[in-house]
Amino acid sequence: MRGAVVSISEGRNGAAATKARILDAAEALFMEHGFEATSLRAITAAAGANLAAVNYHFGSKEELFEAVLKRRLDPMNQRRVALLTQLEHDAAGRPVPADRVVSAMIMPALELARDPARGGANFLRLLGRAYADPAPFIRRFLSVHYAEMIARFKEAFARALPNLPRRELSWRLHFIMGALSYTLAGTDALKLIHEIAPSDDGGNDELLLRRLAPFLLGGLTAPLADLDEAPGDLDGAPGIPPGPSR
Amino acid sequence: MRGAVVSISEGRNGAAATKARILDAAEALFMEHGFEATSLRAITAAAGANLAAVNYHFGSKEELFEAVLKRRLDPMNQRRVALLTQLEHDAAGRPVPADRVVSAMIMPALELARDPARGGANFLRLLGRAYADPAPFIRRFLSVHYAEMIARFKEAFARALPNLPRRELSWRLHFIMGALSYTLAGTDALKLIHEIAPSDDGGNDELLLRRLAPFLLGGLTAPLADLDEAPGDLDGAPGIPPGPSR
DNA sequence: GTCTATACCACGATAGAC
DNA sequence: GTCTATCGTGGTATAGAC
Repeated sequence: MRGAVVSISEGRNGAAATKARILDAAEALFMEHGFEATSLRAITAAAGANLAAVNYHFGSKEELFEAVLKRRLDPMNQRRVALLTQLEHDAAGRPVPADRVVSAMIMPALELARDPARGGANFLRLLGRAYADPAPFIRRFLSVHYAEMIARFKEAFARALPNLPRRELSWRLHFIMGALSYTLAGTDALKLIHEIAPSDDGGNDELLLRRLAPFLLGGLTAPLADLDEAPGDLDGAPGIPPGPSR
Repeated sequence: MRGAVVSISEGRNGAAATKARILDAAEALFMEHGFEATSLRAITAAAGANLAAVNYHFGSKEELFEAVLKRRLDPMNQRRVALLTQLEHDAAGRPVPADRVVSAMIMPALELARDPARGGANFLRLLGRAYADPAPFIRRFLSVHYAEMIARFKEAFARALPNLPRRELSWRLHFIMGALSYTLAGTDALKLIHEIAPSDDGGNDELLLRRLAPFLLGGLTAPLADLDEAPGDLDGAPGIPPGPSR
């Protein structure tokens, strides 16, 4: 955050330094314990700042959390959109294949996961958890900061998959973001359910995202469900018959 | 809990009634606000009980939360396993098709979503959120209460998809549970990102799960990723090829 | 402008009276 | 089995020092 030249608005001691230290300490502690379980007293102690400094610089614990998310999330989503724009430019007016679009969504997350200086995989876990958090302020924040990226990718997918009804596409994008978020948020304890040993690929987020890409693509391009089938008769009816509807 | 006959251990006033009222009130409030954001004072006030009653009957707020989850989750997972057992019996030794296995996972959730008396869709949302919660006690609880069901379904999927390497299957089951949990946990605010109007299918959890089924099946049966090593070598391959990660 | 000390109320938990 | 009182900790607000 601080370059070689100290901002004019900063005091002799580097006023913004306190704000930056709080941000870094908050990020580390939020990643480790989550939002609710992290106290402002722990954050300010780790940052070597006074308790009231959080309220002065950020306004509240909630706004501090938003600042922590915003610092990494906005650049990542901008990178996603930039990658997609590049793909569309290379395609010269023709639709970008769906697998390339999926890659453009995943790659920036992959890059972030590999960069410890920007929080690395731990930040993605924090982000994934936030995506399922019921707190209204978090939901509002994510709506705003994801909306543009999602809208952009929905257009790209719509062109790549012209036979997929628009509403179905909306749902499947919803499922994709869910699988992506939960995978990133996944904890070792949950992986234990699936008997994935940490000594295997558990700690390798790159392999994780590489495995996730074909899964998401397969789901996105799956045959449509027959929504007119009567539910509940599992014993007699075919489970999920393929074939187009609507 | 209470049948026509009052338990001997209950007092004249129905001692267990207080416990049951707390459980119901806690479920409703946890569903609405989540675990951390719900106070014991709010729960006991809604249940017409004293604050200390929670600690007496359940031991702690955490154990109360586990009791709320356990009451609905265990029967649902038992129903899943029972459905799968029935399918395997009908198949008479032959592998159950993957789409049927997916149905057996989803149907009990569907039934629960349609039953307001058991919490309905709101309980599934609570469950979905818990699946991504970083709190250690929640992770431990879910590991225990999901393990048997997951192991059982992993076996079924392994037989239905013999060409899918075991480790890949583990990962894809992980993705499936993520997409399922997140979808169930999805809030109206997050759906707004995807421009899914409540007047459409937003409020219809049945249609939601029926749309989810083909998505999960498509992901599960998707072609393998190119991980720069032969898929057959994945079992016991020592090296982790690309990227600096951990 | 930046930072500190301090007070305030709500929270989860628990000991002890009834 | 239930209740009151109380403890330590949480987020927040503010007056005032530098």
